Amino acid sequence: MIETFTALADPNRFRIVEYLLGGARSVGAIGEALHLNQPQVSKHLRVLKQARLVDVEARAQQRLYGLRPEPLRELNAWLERYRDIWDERLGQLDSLLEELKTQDLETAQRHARKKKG
Amino acid sequence: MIETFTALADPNRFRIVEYLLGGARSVGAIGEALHLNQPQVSKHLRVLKQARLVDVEARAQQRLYGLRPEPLRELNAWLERYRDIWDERLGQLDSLLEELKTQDLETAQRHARKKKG
DNA sequence: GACATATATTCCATGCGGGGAATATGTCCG
DNA sequence: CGGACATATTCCCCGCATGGAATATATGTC
Repeated sequence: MIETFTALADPNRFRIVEYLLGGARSVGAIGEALHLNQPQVSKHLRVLKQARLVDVEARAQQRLYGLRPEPLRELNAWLERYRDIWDERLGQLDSLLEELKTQDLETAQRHARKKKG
Repeated sequence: MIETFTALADPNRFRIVEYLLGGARSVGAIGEALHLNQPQVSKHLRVLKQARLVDVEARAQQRLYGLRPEPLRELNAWLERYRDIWDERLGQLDSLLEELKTQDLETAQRHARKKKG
């Protein structure tokens, strides 16, 4: 989790991740799109790779870097533990009814359980 | 977003945030619980406050620091844009078929609805 | 095998962030 | 008002991460 936050805390790495949201790209393409020198791109990608945020696929002499799901899933799971704090719908009967109306059973049940516990 | 990641990237600040999940606490309580010197606690709290992750409430001569929802909401919103990447349920026909095989109808139906939306 | 292209690594310099110690500010109580 | 308690700030030091420049490695082409 710390490693994920550290990797995303650098502005240029954050930009790279955002850029890769459009799909896997080569090192050169990243550097050109974000106006970064090639060595820095490689170095940032190494950090992102160690944080498992990206993986590489060799395509001839170039390497395609693409986003990986695991750290994002972990981030989501971590955030979930703070849902009581950030979810504005908490304690709102409206939302519970809305969830039931829209047949979002899993969320509704989870919230219902929380209200009980 | 960058400021949020930066604030959470430091191990001790991360520990403070985790600790505050149990409710608002005084500076002294935080330092005692996490074995941190008082000045460092204050300094970390300042960073967290600038990142809007905490706020202060004066209680006599002590200050109670508690978590704030905004940055967590923003984090959730940011993560949402990456859902295609991290949500394991997306595009997995296998799991849908598996759910049907094991007669987990409710889950299967919920997933089927999500794939539609 | 020589060469071009694409990427990775190293070396170096610099700046910023975090910890420790001391001190300042602020608040309550007698 | 003086003293105790709680917190904030400052100063100093140091390590580490980042960027730039140069160089190394790898792969494809002729």
